[in-house]
This record gives sequence, structure tokens and C-alpha cells, in this order.
Amino acid sequence: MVREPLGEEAAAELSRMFKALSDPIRLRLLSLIASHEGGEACVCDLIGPFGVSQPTISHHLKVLREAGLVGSERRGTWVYYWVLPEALAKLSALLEIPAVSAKAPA
Amino acid sequence: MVREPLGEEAAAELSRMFKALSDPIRLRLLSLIASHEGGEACVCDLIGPFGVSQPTISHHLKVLREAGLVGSERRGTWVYYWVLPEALAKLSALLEIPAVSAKAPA
DNA sequence: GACTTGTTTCGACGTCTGTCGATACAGTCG
DNA sequence: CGACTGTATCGACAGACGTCGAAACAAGTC
Repeated sequence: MVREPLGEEAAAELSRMFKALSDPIRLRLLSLIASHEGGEACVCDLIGPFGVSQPTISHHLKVLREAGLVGSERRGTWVYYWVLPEALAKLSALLEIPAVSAKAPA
Repeated sequence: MVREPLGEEAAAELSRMFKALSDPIRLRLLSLIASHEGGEACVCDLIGPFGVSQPTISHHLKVLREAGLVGSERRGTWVYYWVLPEALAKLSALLEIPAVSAKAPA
């Protein structure tokens, strides 16, 4: 991000990922999935903690999935979700600012 | 993010920052500012590269500023913007997934 | 097959967001 | 002061987004 200006296409793809993270419920969902035992969670584990309806949770999970941040699989009755670490690593690396090139914080 | 589920307040604050990054033009603005000589850029350097009007750029800069991602200062005729590295570092750290706890990538 | 539980999709609604042109504000120069 | 340049704000509009209840789909059980 610091070395050279982001190209139009790269910015478009990255902004789609950040958009998926721009909702508090989706952030908490991601965190809940990532911190869940085994690194994955069933949808049924995710509908409790939030004050929204189950279809809304399903919608948010779809957004995370289409952004490439999580993977999902049906195993019998339940659907499981897990975080795709490569995607998060990509975003994390983008936001790393070499201390040298940044103006000193106020 | 992996160690424990994000709290409601933390998620709200972080989602505001990610929302600021969820627009391709804002991402490119941020990158343009960060990669600019001296780590800061005048607004007049930023209105050229995009196919949108000057008020729109000004609006996007305001969003970045209110999200705490950039600082700004008027110096004479021009207004300068620079990246606040602490904010980006905070987001970057959040997205770092310890390889151990993540499910292996497909 | 019929019933039950878990999950997704659909359709609708109000709200938020990105964009613009017009306008206001800030500072510089005659 | 008056004109001019750089930047921010305002008001309006179309489109996207988060949410819900209802309904559809999937898989297991009787």
C-alpha cells in the first residue's frame, strides 16, 4: 500500500473484502468462528449471541463466504464455517505500514 | 480475533474503520497518500487520478478522517493529509491469524 | 411417506451511501 | 477591497445494504 498506489482492479477486489468486514455482526461472526474450538463452527452455534433473526445471520455468512473470507461445508444436518487464513493474511499485510515511510504519529 | 470473540463495542469501533476501507476510491486515496513523498499529500494531488468530482473526493477524505485513519492540516492555501499508522496497525494486528489455530487452507 | 429440525432463499421495507452540481468558506494576490 | 484558487458543505437523487417474516430446501427420524 505504501510502496506504490493501489491499482484500480486491486482496490476493487480488496474493497470487497473490507466491505465484508464493515459490519459489526460480521466481524463478530468471523471472530466467533475463528475462536471456536477446532477453528470451525456450525451455524447453530452462531445464531444465539446476536439479537437478530436466523435468516439475517445466514445472509451475513453468505457475504463473508462470497468475499472469500470463510469457507463452508454441509456435513449431515449441519453446515460448518471456517476462516480462510490466506484471505485475512492478505488484508493484514496490506495494512502493515513500514515505520520509516510513515509520518510520526501525533 | 482468534483468542476470544470480539465484544460488541470493539466490533462496532472496528467495523467503522473497515467501513472506511470498503470503498475502492478510499482505498486508493489512502494508498496514494501513504505512498506519496514525505508520507503526506495535498488534496490537489488527489483529485486528478479518479474519475469523480472534487466534492466526492472531499467526502471520501472526510470519511477516512472521521474513521481515524488519516490526519489533516491546512497549511496556507492547501490542505494536507497523512496516514495515521497506529490505526492501520491496529487493524492489521486484528487480522493476523496464528497458523496454529486456523484450519489448513484447502 | 410424513413430520421435525437446521439452513437458505425470497420479497419487502426503511435507512445508509456514493455521486453530482451549486454554493459557501479560507487564504492569497493584485 | 475584490478577484481568484483550493477545499468543504449542502441538497438531491439513484442504488446498495441490513433487517424481517414467510416460504423453500436439505437431511434425519419415525
